[in-house]
Amino acid sequence: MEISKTYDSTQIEKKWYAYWMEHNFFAPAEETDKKPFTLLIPPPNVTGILHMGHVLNNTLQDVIVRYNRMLGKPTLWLPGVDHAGIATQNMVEKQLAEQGQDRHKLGREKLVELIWQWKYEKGDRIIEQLKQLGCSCDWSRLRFTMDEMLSRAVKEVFVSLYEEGLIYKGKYIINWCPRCVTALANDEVEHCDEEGKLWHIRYPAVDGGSYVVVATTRPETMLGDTAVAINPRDERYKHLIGKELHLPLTGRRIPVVKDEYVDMEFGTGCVKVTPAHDPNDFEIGRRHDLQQLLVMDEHGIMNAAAGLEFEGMERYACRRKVVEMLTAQGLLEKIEQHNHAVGHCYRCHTVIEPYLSDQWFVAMKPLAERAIEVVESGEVKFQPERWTKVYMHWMHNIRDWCISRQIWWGHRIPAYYCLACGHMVVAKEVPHSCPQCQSADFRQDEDVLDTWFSSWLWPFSTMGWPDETHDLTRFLPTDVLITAPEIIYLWVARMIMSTLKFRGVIPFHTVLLHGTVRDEIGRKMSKSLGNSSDPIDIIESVGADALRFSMIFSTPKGADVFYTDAMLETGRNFANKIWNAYRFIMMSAEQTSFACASDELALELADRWIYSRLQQVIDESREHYEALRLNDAGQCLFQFIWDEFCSWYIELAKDRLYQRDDERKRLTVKYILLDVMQTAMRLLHPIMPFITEEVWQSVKTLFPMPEESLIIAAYPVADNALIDPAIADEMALVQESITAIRNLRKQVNLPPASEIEITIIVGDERQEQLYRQYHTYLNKLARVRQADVGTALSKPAQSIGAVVRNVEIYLQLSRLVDLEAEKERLGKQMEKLEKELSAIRNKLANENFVQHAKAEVVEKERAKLTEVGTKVELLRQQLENLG
RNA sequence: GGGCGCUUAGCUCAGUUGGGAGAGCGCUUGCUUUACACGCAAGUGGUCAGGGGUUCAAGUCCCUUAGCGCCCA
Repeated sequence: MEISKTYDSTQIEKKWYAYWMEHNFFAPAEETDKKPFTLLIPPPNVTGILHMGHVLNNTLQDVIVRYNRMLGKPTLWLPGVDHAGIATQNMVEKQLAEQGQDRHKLGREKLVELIWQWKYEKGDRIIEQLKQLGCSCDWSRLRFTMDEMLSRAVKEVFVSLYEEGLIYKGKYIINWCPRCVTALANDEVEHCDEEGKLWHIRYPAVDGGSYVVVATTRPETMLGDTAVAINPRDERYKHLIGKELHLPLTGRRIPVVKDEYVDMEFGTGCVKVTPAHDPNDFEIGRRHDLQQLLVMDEHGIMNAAAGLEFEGMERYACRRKVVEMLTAQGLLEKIEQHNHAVGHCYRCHTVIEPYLSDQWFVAMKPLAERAIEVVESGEVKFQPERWTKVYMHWMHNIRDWCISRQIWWGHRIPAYYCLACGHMVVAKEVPHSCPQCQSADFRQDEDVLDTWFSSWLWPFSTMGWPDETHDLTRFLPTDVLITAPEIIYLWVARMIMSTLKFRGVIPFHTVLLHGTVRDEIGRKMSKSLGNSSDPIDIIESVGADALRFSMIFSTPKGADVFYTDAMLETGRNFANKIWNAYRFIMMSAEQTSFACASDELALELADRWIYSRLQQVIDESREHYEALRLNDAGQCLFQFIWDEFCSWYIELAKDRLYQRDDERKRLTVKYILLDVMQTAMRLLHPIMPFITEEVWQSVKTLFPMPEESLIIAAYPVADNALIDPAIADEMALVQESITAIRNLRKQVNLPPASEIEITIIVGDERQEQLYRQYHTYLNKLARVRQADVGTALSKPAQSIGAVVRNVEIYLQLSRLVDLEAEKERLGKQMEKLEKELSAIRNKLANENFVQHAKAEVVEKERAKLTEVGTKVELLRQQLENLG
């Protein structure tokens, strides 16, 4: 068999993905009555292309899914894509603009048609990319939020909440993006601190002479002021109550009102009130029955109400002109530097405008109650736990959700207005006739629903609700949701609310929140910054396995990842290491047919040791996967495969492999190499699915196994009978001895190939026997030609020494020892050990320690005292012998 | 203004009920040893941000100071 010297992922990954698909391994097993394991994908945007955040998110999911599949559970990872209303429409509109078109010329129907066309042609690109990453979703269940199935659920929910009074329509201040020309929910606004100014403006009193000063960060909004408010407890302004002021630049008169809301400390303590352009002012306006004067249109252009001089001006141009005119009139008292948070559209980053308009809302408080309970009771758990607080804080301060969007791509609001009498009907279908005037002519509400209004139904809309489907009863509640903390409010919390409301169950029992992928200097990876590597390029160069392993390996549970291309080397090198271990094993194992049964093996120290370690690693990896500590799982498997299996076991296996005399020994070691390899591939499969399947399938040709494919093979169960502490201890002594001998060789710069003679002075006969029996180990790994072993030997002349536990090891030299160098080396070791020893002595001399500490801890300290004490004593003798 | 989090080796970070300071990368030294130079072997390297407290015992628990980051208003 020809196996290439370096691992080449490209063909192998394509081959096995196709194989898994062909055999339908991603779909949950149907026939069984076992409890299924279900995961819902956080649906990526239909416009999305794979970025590092997706890589992290989906790798974590796939690892969990594959692990659970190997436990034998019917496993469903339900995939899907969301229609991303604003983003998708923006993108298609941009294309239109390039052709000199715009959506208004085109019309609603044509635009929506165009978007669907785009969706079919280019929309599912990210799905293909997820496949390249190795994601084992059940693609036969791929959902889209605009599918008929999901749209039905959206309408059902809307109508039912409306009928219950939990959805209502009204004029309110909402966040408005003048570029997207739509409302945004609070959560869709990103706040960034910006350096702004605070303009102090004089409003003269109508009765002459005096004036008040108001401070504002948005002077252009003064054109829409309909009052000035002061705090009723503010002694400074008591005299103003009930008076009227001239609103500069407008010729209007506005009243002074008192309101508790006003912060006496901020600015001048007088607040201009613009009910149509500020949420707080809106509230003040309602309390005092003030006029709501809209001075801007939906594009952020000043309208007629702003006054002739300003009509048609863009909002910032207007701001400059207002400031200019106020200065000219001597009404601008001062300008202060003022840093404050400014809201931006999360899609296009335009500064949002608080704006009065007709919108639809969901009353959230009634839905929040049970959603709070299930988290309090632990039915739904957040990991890491600290996110529970974030969730609770939002839930306790929940505000109504603005769900209408003034765009065309999305679920159109199922509200119909009678053309004859204006009566509104909310219904799943167009009404036949108006209940008030019997007219049959209706127009549907122009607005569409927030994309999240379909995403929040994801746990059951994807399973066919409102029909009582087989999937719903079988897979809901699902198990784990894996997502980013940024969308706890936008998505996670809302899914909990909707699923409780409409299904009466929780959507999932565990929410794993993972970190953000950042670049080397801590910036979030984003397309606009251009600091994100393209995962597809990475997959094409080092393979999905390497990318997945690197991500998992360097992402502690719930923490941010600082991504650099350099970290890919860990995964790439690991894949190559596995590949070469496999290559070696296959080269030495081929031509062997495995009739050899496990009870016919001639096991020796290294064999028992690697099996003992393997069992422990099985247990550990299980614990880590169960606890969703995937980086620990990766770490523990990496360490076992590389440092123990490759560096020690394979090296120790070579001797028996190459010798010709003992067939049984040779078969034993071949058997174990194959067995440990195939088991290790099972353990690692969830993280590196492709290379493990390739190696496992190949091992299977020599080492029969019942399963058809590794993806559905059983995750190993540890055999505790094989865990042997005595073996581990003996092996550790041998390993420590080999390391010590290698160290001695290094001290005198012996060439690697030169063979040496050593003297080992042991503490007891058991040790003596161990060194004699496994002399080949020392020979193979430290080039020891001959070792004199005994309890009563004396230090050879012309030698340098080392101490391992209570064992002295001397390397004989053919030339004179450099006494000074030797003294320095041993002196350094002594210094370290004596420090350790005195620390132990102090501890044990402390009565409080001996009394209070757990018995086992004290016992451990005592054992350490003996061990370190012996070592110090032996080293001291060695030093004295040097003179 | 309110809340959450971070500060451990040169770099990036682990460290789960308090009891041996760890990994990857880097660095030094030596190696074409018939699986692997995407490698092997031997090493160097830390006042666990500063201060105080609880405890027999603190990187780990509490308080505090400083710096950084995120979320919400």
